[in-house]
Amino acid sequence: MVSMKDISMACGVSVATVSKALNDHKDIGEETKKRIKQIAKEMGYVPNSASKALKTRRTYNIGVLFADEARSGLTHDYFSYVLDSFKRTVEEQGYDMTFINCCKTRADRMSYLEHARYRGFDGIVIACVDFYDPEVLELVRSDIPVVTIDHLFNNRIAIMSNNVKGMKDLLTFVYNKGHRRIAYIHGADSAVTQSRLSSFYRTAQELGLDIPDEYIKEAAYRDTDATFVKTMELLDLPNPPTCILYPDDFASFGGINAINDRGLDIPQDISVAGYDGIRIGRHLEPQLTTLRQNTKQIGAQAAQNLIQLIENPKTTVVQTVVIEGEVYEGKTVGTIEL
Amino acid sequence: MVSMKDISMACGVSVATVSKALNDHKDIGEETKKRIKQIAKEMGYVPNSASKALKTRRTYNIGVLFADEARSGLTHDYFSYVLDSFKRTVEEQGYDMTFINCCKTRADRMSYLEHARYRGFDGIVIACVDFYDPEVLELVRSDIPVVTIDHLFNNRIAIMSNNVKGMKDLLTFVYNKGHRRIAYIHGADSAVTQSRLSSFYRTAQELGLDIPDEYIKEAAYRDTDATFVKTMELLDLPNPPTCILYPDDFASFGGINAINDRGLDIPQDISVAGYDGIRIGRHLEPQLTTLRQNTKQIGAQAAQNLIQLIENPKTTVVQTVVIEGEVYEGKTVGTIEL
DNA sequence: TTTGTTTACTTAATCGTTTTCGTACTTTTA
DNA sequence: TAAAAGTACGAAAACGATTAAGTAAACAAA
Repeated sequence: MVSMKDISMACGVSVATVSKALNDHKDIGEETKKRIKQIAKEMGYVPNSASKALKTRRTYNIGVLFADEARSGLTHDYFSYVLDSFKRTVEEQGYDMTFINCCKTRADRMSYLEHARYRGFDGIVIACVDFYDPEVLELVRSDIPVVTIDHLFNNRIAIMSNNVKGMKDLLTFVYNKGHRRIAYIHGADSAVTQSRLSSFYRTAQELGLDIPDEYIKEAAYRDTDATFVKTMELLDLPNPPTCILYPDDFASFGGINAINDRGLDIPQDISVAGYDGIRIGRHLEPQLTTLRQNTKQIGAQAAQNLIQLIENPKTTVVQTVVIEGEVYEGKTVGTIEL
Repeated sequence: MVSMKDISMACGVSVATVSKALNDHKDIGEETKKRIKQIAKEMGYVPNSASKALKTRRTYNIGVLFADEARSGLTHDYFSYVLDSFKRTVEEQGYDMTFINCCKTRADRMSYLEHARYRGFDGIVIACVDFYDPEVLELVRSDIPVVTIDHLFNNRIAIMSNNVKGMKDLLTFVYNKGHRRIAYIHGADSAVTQSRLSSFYRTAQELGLDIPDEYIKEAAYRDTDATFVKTMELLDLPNPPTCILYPDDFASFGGINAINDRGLDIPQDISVAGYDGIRIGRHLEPQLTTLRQNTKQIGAQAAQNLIQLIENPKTTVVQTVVIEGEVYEGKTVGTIEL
């Protein structure tokens, strides 16, 4: 590999001059700069990030921690969109993205924080993980700039989708379609679930809805088997709901299957709505009614805020950025004449 | 950050001794080693990858080039599974994964190869890209260890799913169900498409099937609108097919919608099959019949072969590894009484 | 006893950059 | 015309590790 030393020899100047010329320092003559850049290009010079990082303590590399309990990681149909958007944004700003090794089986493995220090990440984004993992906590409490997605830590920047407003909008939408007997199969216990569930109850109250306890069920996120079972239970109720809300789009398909198995028609006989707005939902029939998350903005915002924090640690205000989703009307929620 | 120098001072030995002790060289006394490791741990020492890379010319970092024309990148429902499996495997072996910046809009951007040199990747995996991009070619032809997925370059390791056998198995499966009028909407022109298409024709011939030209259509991968239109055309034929094969699972849903819109029932009136075996296909009703790719093995194999090549460049044999998929029977291909 | 062999370290160079400080020369200012 | 300022570059140290070569002490062999 051609290094600055090679260029310096070819140009008959010192290495220091080459470095300064390539970095456009003002104390190098215009002529010299031009010549050095020219020769560097001709020789196919590429800087060495390791060496640069060693001196400057900046890697222009961002660590990504992305691995939920279910180990879905990259295949998660909601978070993969967020990550994709994050990637585009950091790359536009000249940063790279490296995954924090989350393989926990190696004997000589490093903790998340150790790994981050080892690689010298300028900043870290955390999403889709077990936020109660001690290693995650250690990472968040370190002095490395961190942004979390969909989880709020004390005194750290977080990008959150607005689950309160999302659920409110979704429930209100369903209500406005004339539904009054509305069931909600919520996800497993988590901050996200709690936001949505309490928003569900509050909105129901505001709308004057009566939600019997048997209308509220739990099923793990993305678990179609669980939603299938719970949906059956709801359908078996003496006074079944006219609409069922699901933890997420993917899980809703389990419920839809249960409904179809009973010979019921969506949305004629019963309505359903998901949450997230994953791509496939718009390409099936009937199109899934859902609360569509703005994954593009969530990812981009996380990237922007993280880079801001990295580059201006003093002046960046630690805040929670809330991203609004919107109801995607679809065709799975029908109108009920009152 | 605590460095080897700090440890050497705390232990009263030289930096060299610390380095050798931590790396378990044989010329350091057992007692000393133990003491140094102990102190290093107590002081919270973490090695510095940049410095290490500078000396050893090994980064233990693998570059990932992953960005197709459609810019689906991480959200691709087939490749994201492959990538996930790749990630697990390299992480188990102590390697990290960094994306090669594929943002082409920055003025001062590097080419893929320059970026790879800049970061000093030990090896590179390429998938899901435009393989005719000159920058991709430049990268493949460089001296950096490379493994490609689903594309074969001259004298480079490739992991390929067996499209010939896959299509043969799928078509044979459909044939054995009694179908004789089988249409195939294939993907846009690519090596993958050509393998499948020629395998389709050859298998049809072997089975003694007559495939009229109007049964063969083209639609871009993952394009549900295109498959919707092409399916309508097929249904409008005077002698329509009894079964339609699609470019991929995702695209097949466009066709399924067209069929449903015509009031036809799957698989009573007409059968369909996809390709890939994406997760959602197994969670919808009727379950999609498809050729299920072994994404886990493709990713793992790519990782294994790449690491093999990195660590034993001389003795590693350059080969094409072919991974078999299997027919997932599903419920969208019905039986036809002959 | 002398020589040779181990053992257990240390010295010092090096990887490719950046950056502070210095220096020689030129230009401006009083 | 002498001092001050500015310009363009170089020398050298440093970042945090690795490693070849050297050395001193302990031990074994002749």
